[in-house]
Amino acid sequence: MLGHHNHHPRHAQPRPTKADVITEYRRNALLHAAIQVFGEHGFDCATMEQIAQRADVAKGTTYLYYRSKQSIYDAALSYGLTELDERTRDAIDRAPSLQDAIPAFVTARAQYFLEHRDFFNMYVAAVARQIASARPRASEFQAMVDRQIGRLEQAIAKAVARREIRHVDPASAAQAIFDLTRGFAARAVMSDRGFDLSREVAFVSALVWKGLTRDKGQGTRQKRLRPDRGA
Amino acid sequence: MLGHHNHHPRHAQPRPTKADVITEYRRNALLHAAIQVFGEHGFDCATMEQIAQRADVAKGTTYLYYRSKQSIYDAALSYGLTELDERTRDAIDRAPSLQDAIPAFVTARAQYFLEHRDFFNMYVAAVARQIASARPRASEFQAMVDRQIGRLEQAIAKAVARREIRHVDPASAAQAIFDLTRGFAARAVMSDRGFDLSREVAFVSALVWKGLTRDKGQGTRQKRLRPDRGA
Amino acid sequence: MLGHHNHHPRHAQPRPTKADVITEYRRNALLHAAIQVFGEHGFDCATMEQIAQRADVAKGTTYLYYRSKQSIYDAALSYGLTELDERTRDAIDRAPSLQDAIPAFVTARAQYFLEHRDFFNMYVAAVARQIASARPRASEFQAMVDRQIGRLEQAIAKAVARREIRHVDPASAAQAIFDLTRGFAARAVMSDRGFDLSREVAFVSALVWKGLTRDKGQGTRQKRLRPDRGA
Amino acid sequence: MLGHHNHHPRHAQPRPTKADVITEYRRNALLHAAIQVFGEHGFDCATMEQIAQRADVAKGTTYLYYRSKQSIYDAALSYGLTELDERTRDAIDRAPSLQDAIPAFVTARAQYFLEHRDFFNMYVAAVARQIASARPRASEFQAMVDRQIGRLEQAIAKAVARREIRHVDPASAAQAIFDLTRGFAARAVMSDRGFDLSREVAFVSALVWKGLTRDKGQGTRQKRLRPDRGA
DNA sequence: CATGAATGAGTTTTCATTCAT
DNA sequence: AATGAATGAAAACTCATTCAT
Repeated sequence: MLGHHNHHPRHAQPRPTKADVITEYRRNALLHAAIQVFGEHGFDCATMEQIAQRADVAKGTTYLYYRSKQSIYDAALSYGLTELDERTRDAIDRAPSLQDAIPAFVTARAQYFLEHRDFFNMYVAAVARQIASARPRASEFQAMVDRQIGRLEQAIAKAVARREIRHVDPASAAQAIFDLTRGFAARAVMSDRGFDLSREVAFVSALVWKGLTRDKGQGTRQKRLRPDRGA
Repeated sequence: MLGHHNHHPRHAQPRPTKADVITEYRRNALLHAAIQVFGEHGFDCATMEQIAQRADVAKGTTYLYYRSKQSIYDAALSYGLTELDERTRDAIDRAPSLQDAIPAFVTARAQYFLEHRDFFNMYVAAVARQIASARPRASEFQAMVDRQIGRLEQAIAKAVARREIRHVDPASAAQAIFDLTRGFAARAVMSDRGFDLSREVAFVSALVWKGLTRDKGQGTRQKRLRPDRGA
Repeated sequence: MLGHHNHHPRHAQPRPTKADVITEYRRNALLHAAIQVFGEHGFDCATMEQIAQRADVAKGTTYLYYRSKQSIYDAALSYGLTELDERTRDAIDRAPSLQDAIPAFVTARAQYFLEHRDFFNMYVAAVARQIASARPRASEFQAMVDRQIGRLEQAIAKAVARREIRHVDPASAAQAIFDLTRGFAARAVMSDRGFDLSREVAFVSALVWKGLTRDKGQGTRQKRLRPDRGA
Repeated sequence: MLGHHNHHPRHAQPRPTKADVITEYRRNALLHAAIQVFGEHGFDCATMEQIAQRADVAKGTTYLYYRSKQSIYDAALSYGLTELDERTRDAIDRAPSLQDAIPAFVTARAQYFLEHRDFFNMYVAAVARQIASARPRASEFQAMVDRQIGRLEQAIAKAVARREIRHVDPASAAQAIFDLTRGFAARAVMSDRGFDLSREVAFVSALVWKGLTRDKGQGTRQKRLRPDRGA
């Protein structure tokens, strides 16, 4: 149910009509209102009335843009996940090495969560739901999450292949970094200001990096050998 | 709001009357029923009717033992947290070193979660709620969680002090291990059978341990020096 | 409330303008769309949206031609009733005798209902409504129905007067034939194909005709022969 | 969905408990409230609130006794149909001959409808629905109706067999009497007092009886005498 | 004239909580 | 103490009608 919000599938619309613009504006306003309300109250406690008010429309209007409460929830979650995925992808793609990719990954995601706290609330609630659903995997949500973990996993697999790090199971390592990032982001979001993001990123990254390096006594030395990495 | 619902103050109760026994039995049955139902459906979707049925009492009876839905939820969560804390404490207390404490901590908690999946569902949902509550810390739930992290933190602080590991912020390190454990447990719970617990424990423990060791080229060597630790 | 929705008073309209033609076209399209939709779903379940779609106009356009849902319903019902009345009148007027008029009446109406099933659905629902309205008579719908029964009633009265049939209350007899026709038509409409219309018309007509003919010596005599029957 | 209202299927309940009595009382009160409200407003316009008020309970209470609006509607319709069927059966069973059965049938049913006008309203609305549903037969409602027509049909078949009446299709004849009865009852119900029931029963019965009697030489012969009528 | 987006009143249904028995 | 019938507040969703474009 996630994704796919083409209310008006137009063949190849050359330029959007004014009506399209308004429609898009409303859909967007409702989407962001939904993220706020679902983020604050959770799926069950959120009401369509609240979402409508936050988007400055009447209750019934909501149903002109989204079929149901579930449908607007799915759209909201999917929207955030997609944005998050883009940041994740960029962070990893731009990093020349895994040693750079790890802090980039952690920072990008934590940053996104900090900028979109309501979405983060939805996100952790969705994770909790997913766990409770008991069905091992299978949801569209899980698929999106897996894709994002997959990006890290590939980076790790490559690093293992080129002997940048020791031989580990890329999936497990990616999961671990993912878990650390989530917990880390949670504290960042909850600490509301008194949180030194870069310091914590450095700690987590160092912890993981040390944990992954090959046992030759060098450890972070590789890093020193490649002083151009940020350029 | 968590815990502490002693209907019958037991300050100096010499021996429990039969009524007390029945009362205790009922409270307990309701508690476990609540854990199941809240774990399966979440707070909002769970109904008092379901809990009552699962505990083999009438709906109204529930209110003789717990003031409200919220109150039985709090009691259920608190109960599980207390049991979990005992296991956590035991695991850490019995470990002679931090290197042993880490896998012990991870294993003990994952084990508990696997044995009490419904509670784990409640737990992750409570974490999500806590994050969404936005109020930085302050709940009884958060206090319980912090206490458990605190046990690990102390162990780490000691290890730092005795130079068993490198100089890290014990709080951050404890949080990291905590986060890894939660994610790890989630996958264990969701994988329903095809999950090699000891293998994953070994991976996570090794990752963290390597990440925490002092930079002398030894790393896991300490481990090799103490081949008797599991005995 | 039925009928008569001339938006454009046509008191002395010399020749219809193009606008008038379009207007008439739209009114007509909406009318027939309404008959379909009301026939399929009933007044309460039919939606203006459905009617508009079936007439290939936008929802709001509907209100340019009919004041309200009730008003388009009234117009639709009235339209069908008027057509039906014309057929009824023709059937009776062309029949040289009552013996011919009865099957002509039955056939004409059943035929119309079979050709306009959606209208028939509206019609029986209107009858049901009329009954439920409890106010004895008085609606425009009832008036139209009465007019059609009246045609038959007059034919019967004449037949009585000219001693074509026995002396019966023309109103009661007309009602009876009317009721038979309705039930008969209902079965025809519901039987969807496997219904031998002429055979059933013959049966009903014969039944009624025999029931109305003057006694040639028997008929109710049987009754007189059995004076104990009520005991 | 019609019928079957055993909320508390007890094995062979020796005597009803007080709770059972109350339950039965409530179910009954709701049932009759439903008949009134559905009869007055029809299924779609009736509200559960109205039914609850008429039964002197709160809205939610209704759902303790009936699962849904549809379910209480079905129960109400079924209840009336069953009572009506009993009367119908008794009327026919007690009549020594078809000549007696016909007025007995007509009277019994009209009588029931007059005593239960709200049910009659539901009944005619259900007939209208059945017609509109288009599916030829198949509902539980239609089955109940068919059963009642069937009683008359059997009586007619027997009368034909014993040559009490002429050779007619019993099904068609039964349908005809049924249709007459319905129309007849409708006028009785609508005429609210100024309706001479026995006079109208006599008329309808005589009409049908004459229509069914065996020819003594004339009857359809008249028809044969005028072979030019269709020209 | 035509449109269709926007509105909000109104309906069914659920369920925590109370209370008479 | 235990029961479960009764309550009524709350929420998702529909749709006739209006009106700005």
